[in-house]
Amino acid sequence: MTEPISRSRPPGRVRGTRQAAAIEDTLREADGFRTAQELFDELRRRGDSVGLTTVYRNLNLLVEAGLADVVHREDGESQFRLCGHSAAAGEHHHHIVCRVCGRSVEVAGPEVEAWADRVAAAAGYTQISHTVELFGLCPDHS
Amino acid sequence: MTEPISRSRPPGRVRGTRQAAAIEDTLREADGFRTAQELFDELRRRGDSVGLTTVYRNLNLLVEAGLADVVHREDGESQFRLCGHSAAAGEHHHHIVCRVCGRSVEVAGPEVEAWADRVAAAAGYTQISHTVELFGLCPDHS
DNA sequence: GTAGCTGCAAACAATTTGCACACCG
DNA sequence: CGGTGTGCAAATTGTTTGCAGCTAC
Repeated sequence: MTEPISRSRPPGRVRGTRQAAAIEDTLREADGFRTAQELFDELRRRGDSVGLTTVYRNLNLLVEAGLADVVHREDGESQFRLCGHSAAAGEHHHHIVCRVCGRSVEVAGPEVEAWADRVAAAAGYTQISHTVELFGLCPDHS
Repeated sequence: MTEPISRSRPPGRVRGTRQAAAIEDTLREADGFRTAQELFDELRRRGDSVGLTTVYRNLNLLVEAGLADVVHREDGESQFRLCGHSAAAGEHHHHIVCRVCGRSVEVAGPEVEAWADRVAAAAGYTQISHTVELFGLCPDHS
């Protein structure tokens, strides 16, 4: 499982199509969270036109494979970003996402995890999952 | 075009219509988070039939008035609950929501707020808002 | 050659809005 | 009465699915 996402694809899983590569590349270069629509537009602008359906499908594949993260904006729209930059893929972490440009920083919050477990236990709840998302303005947009 | 907020409405009681009262009552008796659809169904079951549109409109009014809380489920659907039971209305707090029955506990998390501010500041982000939602199984459904 | 992608259009689900009518105050 | 809330249907929006054709392997 220790495989960089650079170019190598697990040979049995995803097929190396032009579209999948374009989506992954664009998402990587974006270096921030993007919605499917935004990605679709950026791809078209780049000349690597890809169907919106394909964008959604590949994004979901990336998420399932643990290669991308999703955060749900306050308006409910989903934003995607390749993960594993600073944290090990699969590791639990959260994000601070810029409301303007989508640029984000991965943050690990052991205290938050501990807090979540503690209050949940105190309330008698089990099998806790939690959603922690921070939105703000990055240094360039403050 | 849309200015729903700034309306000279007495903030403690919305207009006394049968529907608004039914919605508020049902939501209160539910004692947990409910989606608009669920509320709509429960109202119909109760015999206090109310249009789905009206359910949505009143829920949004309650939220704007600070009388109700919303949490967004992982699948994106919105769930509503009257707040102010154990915490002062308007006070910042979070919820542990039962994935099965919607029953929830309000929790204040000063540590989380502090953590959020700290990591945000460390990353150079400003005007931080955060979403913290805990989902689990309540004692009755563990 | 063939299973797996792609992509368009149509389906979908949650939520909002237009507009005529009902009803509170 | 007069304006506001209601409710049905239709419009919106984000996302998924059906299905024919293309493509990588």
